[in-house]
Amino acid sequence: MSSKAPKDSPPTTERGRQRRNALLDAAQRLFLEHGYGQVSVNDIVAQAGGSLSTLYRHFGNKEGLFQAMIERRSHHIYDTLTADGVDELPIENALQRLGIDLLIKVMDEETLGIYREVVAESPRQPQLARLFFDGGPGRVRRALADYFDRRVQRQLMPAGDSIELAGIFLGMLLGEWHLIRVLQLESPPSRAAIEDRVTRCVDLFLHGVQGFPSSRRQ
Amino acid sequence: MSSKAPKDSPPTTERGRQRRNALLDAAQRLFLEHGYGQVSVNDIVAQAGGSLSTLYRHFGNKEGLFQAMIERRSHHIYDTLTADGVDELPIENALQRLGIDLLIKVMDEETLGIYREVVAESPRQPQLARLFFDGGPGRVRRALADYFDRRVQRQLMPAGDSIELAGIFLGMLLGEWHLIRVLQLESPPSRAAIEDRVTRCVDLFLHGVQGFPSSRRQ
DNA sequence: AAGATAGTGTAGTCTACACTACACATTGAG
DNA sequence: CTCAATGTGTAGTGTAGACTACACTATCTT
Repeated sequence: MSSKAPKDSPPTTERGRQRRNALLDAAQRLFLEHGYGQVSVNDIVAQAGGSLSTLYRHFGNKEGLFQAMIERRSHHIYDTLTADGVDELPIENALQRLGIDLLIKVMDEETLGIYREVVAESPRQPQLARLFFDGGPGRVRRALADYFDRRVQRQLMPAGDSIELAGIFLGMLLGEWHLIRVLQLESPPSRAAIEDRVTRCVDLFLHGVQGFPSSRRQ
Repeated sequence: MSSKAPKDSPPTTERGRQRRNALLDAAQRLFLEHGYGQVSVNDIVAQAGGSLSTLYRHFGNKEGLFQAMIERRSHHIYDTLTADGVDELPIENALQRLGIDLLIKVMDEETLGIYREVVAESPRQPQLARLFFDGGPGRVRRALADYFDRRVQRQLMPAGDSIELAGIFLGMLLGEWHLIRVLQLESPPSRAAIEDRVTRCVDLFLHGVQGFPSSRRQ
């Protein structure tokens, strides 16, 4: 009958992919800066160039565009964090490296924006939650748990629920900081402050609070 | 001139306080269930009974009502958590008790709803962020840090940045769990699961990962 | 060169909703 | 008893914005 592709259509032509990406780029900029509810589809088209009809052909509706944007970004952001080649390092250094990389990413204004929007919209768009979690935080946790598992197998570490252990370590790293940055209560931490905190967390994770933190050794 | 009380007016009469509370109750139920943007002031008046004019007399506008509601709830929720009388317990038990109380509160659907709404709206309403943080999470962190300080003074614990330490411990407790519940990816944990996790966290916090977790002792 | 596929541009429809206006009722203090 | 404050109810007003319709153009394949 007619040429309808009501859902998310895979772009066939080169020009198609360009338009699609332009729309995603504009959506990303505007949604993350002003929030999903505050941005109209017309705003996005105005920013991206092109036409409203194209937007609807590609994404079906406003939610479809939003989800496509979130999925693209969650993957991209956490792609740099799969952290391989750390098996040769002592665990302190491995955790340190992963921690610093993670905190830098997570404290980044773009990442925070995605987090805010996902939290805000997930009650209405449950697929969004999965998209984000599996593409982002869940993958980091999985990667860290795998690292722990390998160490257990090499008998460098006691066995345990490695996925939970990974979650706890990641929780330590973010702790209060994440909330404070999400709510924009303080300005972003410096690189030095991040390194400092990660050191303290790694030490605490490995030795606990009763064995004096290494930052306190004189 | 006219009888204008454009901002948040202190209720003078008894009847006034009743109406005001009825509005706050309705706002709470609806905002937390459907989200700030999805609920109209007319919905709230319909739920609360009374009249639209009354709402505007009390709160000035929709945002004012929202903020009053959030402030009231943040305080109420975390009021049960100031956790005193723990100084006499061994630290394991003190942390255990506080951890369980906290996790139960934080995993509660109402608390999660407040968190979602604050995160969603704080970019547009920055006062909201402070209101929530200082009335809620910030107070818990402060209380725990004070507890650490007292222990340091009694030489039961090495000195350090107690506020950061408190933040890290709280981060361990919440870890992955909070995000998972915020995004509604899993159903609420049982009381037993909570106790289990808190035990593991306390142990890890005190002894680190290299001393086998207590849950692994046979 | 023809027809399919994708893109453009404009104009319009329909609905939702924050906020206001206004006329009237209730209450309680002095 | 009165007057000032407070609450009620209804009926707007104005605007914003998601989505559609439609007529037309550009590009690509065969």
